[in-house]
Amino acid sequence: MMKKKPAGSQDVAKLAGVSRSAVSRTYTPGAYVSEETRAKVLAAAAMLDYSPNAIARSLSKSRSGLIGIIASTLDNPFYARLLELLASTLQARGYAALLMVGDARNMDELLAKLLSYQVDGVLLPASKLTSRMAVSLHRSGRPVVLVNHTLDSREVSSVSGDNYGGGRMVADLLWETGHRRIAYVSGPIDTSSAVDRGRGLQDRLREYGIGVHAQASGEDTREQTAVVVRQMLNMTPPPDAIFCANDTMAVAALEVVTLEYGLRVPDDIAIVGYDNTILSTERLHALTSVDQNLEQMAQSAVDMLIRKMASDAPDLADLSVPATLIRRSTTRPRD
Amino acid sequence: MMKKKPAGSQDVAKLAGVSRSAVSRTYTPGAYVSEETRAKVLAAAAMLDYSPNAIARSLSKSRSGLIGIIASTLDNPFYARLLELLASTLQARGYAALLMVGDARNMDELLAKLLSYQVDGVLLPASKLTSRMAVSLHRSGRPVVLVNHTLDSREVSSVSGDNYGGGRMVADLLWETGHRRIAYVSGPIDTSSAVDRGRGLQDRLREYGIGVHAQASGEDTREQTAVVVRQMLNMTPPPDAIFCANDTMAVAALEVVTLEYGLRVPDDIAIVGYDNTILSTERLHALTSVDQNLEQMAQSAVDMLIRKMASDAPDLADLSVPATLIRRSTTRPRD
DNA sequence: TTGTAAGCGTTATCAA
DNA sequence: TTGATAACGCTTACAA
Repeated sequence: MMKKKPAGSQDVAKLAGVSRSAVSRTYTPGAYVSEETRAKVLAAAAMLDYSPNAIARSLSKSRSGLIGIIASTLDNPFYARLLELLASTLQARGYAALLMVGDARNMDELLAKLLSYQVDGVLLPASKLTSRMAVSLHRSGRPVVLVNHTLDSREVSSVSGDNYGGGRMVADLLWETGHRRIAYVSGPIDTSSAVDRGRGLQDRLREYGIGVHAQASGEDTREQTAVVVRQMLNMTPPPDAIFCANDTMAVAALEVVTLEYGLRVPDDIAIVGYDNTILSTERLHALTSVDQNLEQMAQSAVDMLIRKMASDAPDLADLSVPATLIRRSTTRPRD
Repeated sequence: MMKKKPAGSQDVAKLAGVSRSAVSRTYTPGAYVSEETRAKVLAAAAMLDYSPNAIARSLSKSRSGLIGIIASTLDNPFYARLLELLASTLQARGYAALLMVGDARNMDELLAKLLSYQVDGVLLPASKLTSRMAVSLHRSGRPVVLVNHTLDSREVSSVSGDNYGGGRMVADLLWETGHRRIAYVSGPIDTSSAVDRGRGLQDRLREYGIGVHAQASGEDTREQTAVVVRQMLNMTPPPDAIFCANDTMAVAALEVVTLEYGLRVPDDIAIVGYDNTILSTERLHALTSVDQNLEQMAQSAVDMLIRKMASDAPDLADLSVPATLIRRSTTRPRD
């Protein structure tokens, strides 16, 4: 309704009978202002409904307080929750999140847009194809942290779950509950997380003296996963356990195994997912899964980014957050 | 690595041998620049890796190109997808999304932060407790559009699914497939969407000559839903169909009905959800649900907001997007 | 079509 | 502790 242009520090200064600098100082955490003038300023500000203009402040301080986040699909509940946690952690630290969602096609465009808003740093919780971008960002000197994703080149810092360790835990569980023909469905082969989980599984199984019974990759859609799982089940002998690199695929596998092949889970075959999302916690699925400790992952990522922004010493690091195996009904009990 | 301070329009102007205004104009869509100078500017810009500073531009034009979005929990896949679509639609229209996630507690704080960044408008896809905020925003003259949510007071514009119509469609389906004891589990009672769906159901059933067999509300958590559903199943007679106001609750209901009570779905009892999320499309659930046409909802919301920002005539409107019933295995076939 | 100069709302520097 | 003044990087009358 009342479309009056909002008051500026000038107006507040006038009303309070002080200078603009005084106003600015009252809103700057550790600045020299007498209690007296501060009070006057605050009173005047309240009267005029004044609040500092963050855009102008950004321009002046050449720090925007904005952190760019480029997310890809939020269809996977894991990424949705990750985004939520990243954003709220940023807020808690006094930053705001500039969100862009994108597929591989428009990445450059999105990135340019982010940079034009002078983001102080960038968080990349994307699953794939952010590599090129991450590198160019990092080279431009802008602080970047990859989340749930690492670069082979180790050129950019990252925070991920302990995917390798997670893979090993799954191997342990399946071995100990009597499985010997263990298959791995990995989703896109070009994501570091899927690769690491597979390596963990394989290495640990090898220590037990067996290999991975079968391995397949592809898109992590339900359809594609179904195709791959069918192929596995048609092998002779078929696997007696399938480890999927995320819950979405695990549910798809569960569907094929039970609905199409009439197998009993976990008696005939065990299914293990990853991420411990709402998909696995549902009682109808009761999917054994690996929890990535998302809260910690998000916090570490944000804190790492903030540290990077503070110091101009760009020390690289790949932080790994411990994972936890959550046993449910799609695997046999341990004893 | 190379941490040189980025070039400004000044630098480009100098290199190109023109004035800063010329540079500015080359980057302003409909401005008077000769092809000749434009070319010179572009060349110089490329050389210096220049791109306009959106923060400075915002300050100068007093339009930031930023749209605030306050989302609550993204645990519900519906809201995650909605956020994704809102953000990408905004991008497509040349805007960027400033995201804040929040619970009811810190709303005022979040809002203040958003406003301090001079957002041109605000999108509120939150499920609850945004009413107060929406009103105060709207009164401050800032364009606001509620998404998937309406205000009783009709003081603020909104875009929602046709919840009333969706409720009626469910009533039709259940009636036609022989159900006569139809219960409604609504989730939080204070959300307009849940209320409207319930009204639709009730009104249509009344036209058929029956009432709603039972009705319950509460938090839309899995646990709370289970409690409510158990109470309903213990009634005499129990309902022969349960309509839940979203898929999350419907899955919880399905769990109780099948796992705890051993009922067959849909023979003994039918279950209907809402939102047609990944939860309902899973083949193990195959949940009958109502699709809200999210793409259209997001687009309409963004377009409505943009229209509001353009004209200063703040005409109120509550837009409703048609819903589609998706029949799956938790309801009986229609013939 | 181009350049000059005055903002946009802050913060930072420097005297007082 | 305070106030004047110059940035910050861009847009936009206005004049040329």
